[in-house]
Amino acid sequence: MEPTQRRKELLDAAKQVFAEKGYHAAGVADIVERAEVARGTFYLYFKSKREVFTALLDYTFQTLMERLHMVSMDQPETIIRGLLDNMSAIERYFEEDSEQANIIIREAMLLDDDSAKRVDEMRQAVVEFLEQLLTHWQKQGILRPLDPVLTAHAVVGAVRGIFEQRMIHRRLEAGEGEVMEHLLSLFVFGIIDPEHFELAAGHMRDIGLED
Amino acid sequence: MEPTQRRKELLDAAKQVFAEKGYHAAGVADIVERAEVARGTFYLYFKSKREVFTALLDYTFQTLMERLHMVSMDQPETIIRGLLDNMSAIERYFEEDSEQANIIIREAMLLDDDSAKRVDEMRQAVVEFLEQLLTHWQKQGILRPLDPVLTAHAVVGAVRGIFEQRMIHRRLEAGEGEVMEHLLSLFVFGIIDPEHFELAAGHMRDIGLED
DNA sequence: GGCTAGACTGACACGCCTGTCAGTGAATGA
DNA sequence: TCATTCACTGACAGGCGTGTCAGTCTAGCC
Repeated sequence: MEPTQRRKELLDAAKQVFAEKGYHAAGVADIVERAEVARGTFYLYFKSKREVFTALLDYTFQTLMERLHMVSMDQPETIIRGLLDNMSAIERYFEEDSEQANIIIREAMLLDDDSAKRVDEMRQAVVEFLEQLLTHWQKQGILRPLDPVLTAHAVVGAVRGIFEQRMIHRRLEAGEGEVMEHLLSLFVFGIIDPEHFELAAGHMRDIGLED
Repeated sequence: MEPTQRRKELLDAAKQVFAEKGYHAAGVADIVERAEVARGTFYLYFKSKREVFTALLDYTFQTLMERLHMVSMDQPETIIRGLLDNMSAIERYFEEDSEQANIIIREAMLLDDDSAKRVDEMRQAVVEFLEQLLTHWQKQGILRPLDPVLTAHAVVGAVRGIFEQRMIHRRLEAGEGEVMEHLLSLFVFGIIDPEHFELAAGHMRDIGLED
């Protein structure tokens, strides 16, 4: 078989095995068994089990980034549209790849400092983008007073949490896109009915919060 | 040395070692070295490396639960106070224990189905409590129309994300309690200044969201 | 002083898993 | 038909970490 194809087969096999058993429980034996090649063949294409995992992580991030498109910050209407599009793109990506990509990212966070750092960089990139967006809106005076960094982290945490529930536990299985739209309006408008803002604000003041 | 004390010492050593190196990289050799006992002593107190980890997970959850107190749902004023108190309690717990408890929970999520299930149960308990709270408020008509389950997951995800950033990356180091208060008002009121609600709602409508 | 119980020790056996390498087989070309 | 190349094979060595167990040490009691 031609090398490129074999390498791809090994990567595919490794992705499935890592997703099923986790990095540590998975052995090269499992990967070659799934790919239906001999042990030695694996080492023709990858230096080590660790290397095939790194290659997988690279590939996951690369594919994920390709799905995202930049959002222009100039017109508010297009920003919201753009955010939703991106969230849906991520959602579709994870959906297609079953929970595999998700599990590989989770494994990477604990594997070693190097992998953890790469996952964190990815998260940071998203956080920083949101942060810029919030700061931009803040300058235009359309936001309540809030800390852009903290808020950005909160949004990313919420989105990630919901992805995890959907991918791993098969919970929150609402219709396509619906979940992300709901989440977006949750952050934009909060949970309180505007009619009762004064009441809620009163309760908050009672316990020493000015909002 | 008396057995109870020795067991505690081994647990302490194990917690530190697991937190530093992760479950897989840590060996019984590391634990006994830190506890300054011989290899055999470890096996007098624990059947296996796995067992000491489980004991640690038990202990972490137990201590965490002890810190939480039930929040009465009857008076809105006390609910918000109660939520904040609980968030601060969790925060203080993680702060005291450095990032150790956090890392042990993260490891457990990937170790095997059993441990993962226990971590998930813990999370679910919190989600369900929030869900009840939101449903309760919804019946009183003080909430915008929203899905209590999804919202509960979003809140838990955001809180967890922010804890992670603080514990592991030492980011978001605001003053004691401030962070959680900020987060609470983020969910309660959203990010938009009420004056601009109509404008934002218009943008949302433009892309097909009724809110 | 002799004896016992119980905590503790650490060398060692065992299994598992990784990475290697000498060798096979099948194309391709001379 | 022979030679060469190249993907592939799988038995094997070496390492590493776990769990064991025969033996040591010490405190306390008769």
